[in-house]
Amino acid sequence: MSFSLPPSSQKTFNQSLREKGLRPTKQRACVYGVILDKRDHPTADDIFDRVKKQLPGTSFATVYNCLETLVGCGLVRQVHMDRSPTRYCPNLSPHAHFKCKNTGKIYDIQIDQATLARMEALIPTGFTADNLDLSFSGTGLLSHN
Amino acid sequence: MSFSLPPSSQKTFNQSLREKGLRPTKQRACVYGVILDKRDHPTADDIFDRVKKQLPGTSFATVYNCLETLVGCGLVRQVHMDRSPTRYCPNLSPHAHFKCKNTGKIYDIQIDQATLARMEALIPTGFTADNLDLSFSGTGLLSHN
DNA sequence: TTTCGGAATTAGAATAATTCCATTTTATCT
DNA sequence: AGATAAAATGGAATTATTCTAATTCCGAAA
Repeated sequence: MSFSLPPSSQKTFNQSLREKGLRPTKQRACVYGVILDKRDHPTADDIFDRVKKQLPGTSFATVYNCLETLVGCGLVRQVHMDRSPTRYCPNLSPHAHFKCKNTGKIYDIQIDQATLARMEALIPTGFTADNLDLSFSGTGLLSHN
Repeated sequence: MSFSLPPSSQKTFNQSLREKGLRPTKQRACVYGVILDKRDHPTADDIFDRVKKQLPGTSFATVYNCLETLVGCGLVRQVHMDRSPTRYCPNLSPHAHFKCKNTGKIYDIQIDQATLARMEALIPTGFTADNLDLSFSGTGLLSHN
């Protein structure tokens, strides 16, 4: 196998999977690796292309399986912008997404604790949210394109 | 034609379309009508079913065309929850959506001005957002199901 | 009115992302 | 090593949505 995860990620990766009784396979590591490597919110398609370079013979179904697994473990988050293909990002601090209509690029926007708290406070009593998604669409500066 | 829009909506409807140089056709009125009538965030499929009752012979393509037109006029908003079919709601005040994982039901949650302002303030300078989407998923109270 | 031209509608085919399925491969546990 | 369960594979199936080409409708000009 011609790829490897950085040691620190390797550890989180192994742990998160093992906690759920799942196996840290090379395909899963590779999929996780390419998502960590280039944080450009790739689609399943993009990920498939990148994975194939390191692990030729990997099937599309496997990429989808791995992504589902990684999402289930909380290692990776799905990003949904309107109806366009699902994108993936390594799960960091709470952040929103901004999609530039001109370039299609997606930017991460950090959410500060106070704003996050206010948003969560919108949820009526009796409802329990285990997920929050905030996204913007519009145009970035030319310099950002 | 066996349907009609309430007079006040009729007016907004005609105006919004005319402003964009579009025609207030009976199919468009009907699609808008069913969305106004039952504010349960219907899918294109649901809307198609309801429209057919009033205007049999309406095609699926027309429903999609009308929806696109209505969205373009700002009369109706699309709601995207993960990858499930697009849902539609008549465009009111700024609000978030909460999707109950058990029932699949979608609830509107009002967003107060202060929180809205904070969210908008997250957008970095140089970026212009013309759209904001906030959505939660989780579980509602049993009494809400 | 009648006619003309663009807009809207229609039915069905096409597309594209994702999921499913049956089979094979792989890893783990005795 | 052999048994057993999990994961990966390739291809078919599904599904929401978009496209296309043909027809119909409507409103303005003659």
